[in-house]
Amino acid sequence: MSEDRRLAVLRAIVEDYVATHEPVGSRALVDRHHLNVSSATVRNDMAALEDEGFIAQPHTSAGRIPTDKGYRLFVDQLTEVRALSTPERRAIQNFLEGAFDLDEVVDRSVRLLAQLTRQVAVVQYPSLPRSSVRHVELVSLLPTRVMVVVIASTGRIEQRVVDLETPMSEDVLAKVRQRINACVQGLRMVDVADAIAGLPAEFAPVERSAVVALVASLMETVAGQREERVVISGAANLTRVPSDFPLTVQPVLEALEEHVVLLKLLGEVEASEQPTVRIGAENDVQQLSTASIVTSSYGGEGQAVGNLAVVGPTRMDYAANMASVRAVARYLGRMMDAQ
Amino acid sequence: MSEDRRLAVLRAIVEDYVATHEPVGSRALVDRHHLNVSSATVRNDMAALEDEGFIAQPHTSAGRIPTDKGYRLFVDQLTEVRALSTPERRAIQNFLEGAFDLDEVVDRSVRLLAQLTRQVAVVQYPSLPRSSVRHVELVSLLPTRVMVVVIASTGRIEQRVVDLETPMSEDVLAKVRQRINACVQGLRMVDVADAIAGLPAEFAPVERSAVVALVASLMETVAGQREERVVISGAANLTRVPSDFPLTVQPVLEALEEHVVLLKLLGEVEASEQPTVRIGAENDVQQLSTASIVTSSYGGEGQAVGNLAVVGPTRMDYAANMASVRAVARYLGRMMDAQ
DNA sequence: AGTTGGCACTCAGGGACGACAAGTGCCCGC
DNA sequence: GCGGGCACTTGTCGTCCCTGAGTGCCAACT
Repeated sequence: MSEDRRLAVLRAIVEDYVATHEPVGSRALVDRHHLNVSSATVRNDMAALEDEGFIAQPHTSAGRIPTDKGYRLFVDQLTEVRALSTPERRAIQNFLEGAFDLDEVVDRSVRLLAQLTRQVAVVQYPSLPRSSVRHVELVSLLPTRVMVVVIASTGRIEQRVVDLETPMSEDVLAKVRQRINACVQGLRMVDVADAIAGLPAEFAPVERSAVVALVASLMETVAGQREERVVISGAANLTRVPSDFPLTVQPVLEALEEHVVLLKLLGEVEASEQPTVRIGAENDVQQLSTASIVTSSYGGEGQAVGNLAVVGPTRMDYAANMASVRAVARYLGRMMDAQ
Repeated sequence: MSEDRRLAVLRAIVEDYVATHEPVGSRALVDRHHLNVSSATVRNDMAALEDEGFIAQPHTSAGRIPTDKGYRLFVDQLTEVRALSTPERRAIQNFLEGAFDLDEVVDRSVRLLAQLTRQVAVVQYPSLPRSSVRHVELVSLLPTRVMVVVIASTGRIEQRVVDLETPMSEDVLAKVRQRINACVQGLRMVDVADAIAGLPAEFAPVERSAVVALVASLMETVAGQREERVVISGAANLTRVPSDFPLTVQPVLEALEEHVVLLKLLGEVEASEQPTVRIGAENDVQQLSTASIVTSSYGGEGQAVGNLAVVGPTRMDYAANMASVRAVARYLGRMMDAQ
């Protein structure tokens, strides 16, 4: 009994099941794939694969479907990610290039990914702590109220309103603005706090408390604990899956609406060129135990600034989805550089 | 045959059907509501209501369900929108008050609305053309590339990158910035274009083309044709509806993902204190012909700056949803003022 | 040893059928 | 105009049976 053929059988089962969404039997297998053996032989292989836990039968006398473990083996066998066709690549490029600002880039990316994969797509905004400062602006709203605006190198903008104990004149504000920018422009966000810690000391005591408030607010902003943002698209694709999955669509949708959960999912990926796949229960988010997730990070110049993902039923087309995820991640990284 | 009682019967049918999601029969009606008549009498009323098109039977010998026309009459009878309970109001206030910036206010509002109504909620960002300018910032990225940032009175921030034909020094940029702000601060967005049209003339001919580009970009930004943004929440609620609705959930989800469609829906409301209801086919978006929409506008000081809505099956609790929509719209308007 | 044809067995899915119950429409007396 | 009564309609539910796909296993073949 050849080990190679067993793997071929598993692969065939996964492919057929993904295509038809129906349990696949030994007969159908030999018909559709030209394994040069009889159905009886395939049945023996299948029995072995079932013993090892790679496939299962929904009921006796039905065909086999892959288990999570089976998908895992299948995915691990996919050594190289298939490249997208040139028309596909061109479509991606055209689609993303018309974008004006970051919001639009992210929005288009997530829609594109959902469309390419016909699954639910998730894209995280460039993480603030992982990017650098382009400009800091202080806008006076009232004498005692200032809006702190941070523009990141990725094009992302964060704002925050600070109430001051003592009013601050436009002149002083301009000076603070000038000093802050001199200190932090081009710095990575994580280094900002150190760079501006000494600033208040430069100012006269009467102004100091206000400057401290501004500096503190800026530090909070760049720390950006709660500033991670994600967008999702393609939820409608969840409803297109046939038959039984509808029952499981609700927990998935619920999980997707919890941005905390999403960020956790995305955050678990270590930065990597290659897309990562998590299958069914491999996900430690319980609500997603019937779903698989293909994630990748993106970023300019090898530096990851964010992650993106595709979420779908475990019976998804892993090869195609991995290719799409990788392609969109690359283009998105390129856009970050370009900005 | 009393007209009043017929209306009472219709109301009872709507209420029961919304509560149970099952066709309601004459017997059940007299049991659950104390109409002081017999089931036979109710049957006569029902026959009349059916003749007039307010209710229908899914099949002979089943109970009645309201038609779109029936819901319409029912909603029109709801003279006053029920007020929310004080604990509910307090919950809303607490929930919205912790928000730091506009993104967070909008995000929390839409989640809150979805949670209150257990439907899909949609909130439009404050419309740019309908708000006024707080501050314009010009950030030099390269000598020939400037980022134009507009901060609106609602807290909304729009940005846009402009490439200049001729490089511009920091000094000139500062002067342009100063002049622009002097002209437009506090102005309504729609009036901005006129106010800055004459600006380039103030500058030396060598600088003029660059100033023109900046001014043009600013005009485009405030015109904000494509800058309307919406967020949605509670898509998972669509999957919770029982039985047959799942079949119609896909088109609804798809429509909701098309922000163009959503904006059209939201845009059709004329600004009004009272929530507006559109039922089933009253919607001219075909995909939403099985859905009802409760919309309202919001804004500070009586000036509408945006809209929000709840989308759900026609068999929704109109009274409760109208109350929630109105409440959230009010709080949101208040937040706009406060910012 | 590995492969193959053959065969008995299992079981989900799909009609057919009948009992049931909810609900209606209608007539007639009040 | 209201209400009791009754015949009629029809969807739902459970039962039964049949069919077909698919399996596991065994004996024979290479």
